[in-house]
Amino acid sequence: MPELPEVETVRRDLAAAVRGKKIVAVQVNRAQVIRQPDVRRFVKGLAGVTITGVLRRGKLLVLELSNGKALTVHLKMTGQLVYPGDARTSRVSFRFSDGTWLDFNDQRVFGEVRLLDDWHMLPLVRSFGPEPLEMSREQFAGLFAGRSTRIKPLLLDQKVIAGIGNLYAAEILFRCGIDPRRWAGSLSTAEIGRMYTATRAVLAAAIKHGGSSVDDYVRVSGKPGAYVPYHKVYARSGKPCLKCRTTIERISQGGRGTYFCPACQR
DNA sequence: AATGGGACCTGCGCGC
DNA sequence: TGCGCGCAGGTCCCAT
Repeated sequence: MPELPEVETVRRDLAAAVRGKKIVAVQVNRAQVIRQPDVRRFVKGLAGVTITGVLRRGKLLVLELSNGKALTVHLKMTGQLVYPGDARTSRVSFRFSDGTWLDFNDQRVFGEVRLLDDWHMLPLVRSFGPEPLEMSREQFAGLFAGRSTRIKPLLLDQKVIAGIGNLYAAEILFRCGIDPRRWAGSLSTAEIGRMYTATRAVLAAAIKHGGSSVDDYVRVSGKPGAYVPYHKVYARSGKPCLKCRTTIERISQGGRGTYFCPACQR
């Protein structure tokens, strides 16, 4: 499932693959992923524009265009951007002036693609909290002070901090030894400091390895990311903790699975 | 303010 | 073999 490290990997891959290319046609195989009322306007609006840059905000990809607009892509659960593609099994494909295709694939059709005049005005973007990798320790600590909710669901809340999903929330809390059931407001300054360090370390390491290929995530080349072997707790319930051999547990928080080591995480 | 549920989707693994 | 079921989860939306 694409979270910050996966989306950042795709951003970098995409910048290298398609920046400077001119879109000459769009093939819409499943109109549902175009999250705006007029699909024809989406298609016409992209003809003849060049991709000038690729940005990421939270889990959202932003392709900057030569006409000042932006093509935004949210991969949600099963979205992929693949280049070069073939437009055969994609949901939407973009054809460039050199004849190549960029495919947006999405098995579960949760993904969202938009053509926007100003991507900053997208409600999702307006609601985002700060970027975890562009934040001071003090700013990070301020996110949790006085919050009467458990720490793991809070890390997942994009309004609080943008980009962390279920997998990395689990890995971050294992790394800093904090129980996911802890009340956010009960964390000491030292614990928040450890969580800050762990957040940056886990996300940076995952980016370095091209993300985690669980479910459908692949890089733009179609190759998997290489971070799964580094997972310590995610999807490891019933298996021994890699640090202390205690059995990893799975509980449900906010309707989502939480994996943790009951001995290492306090 | 916080929480819980359903909706959106579809493939997979499970029990029978 | 085949069926129904629960599960996976990012985000939105509604109810409490």
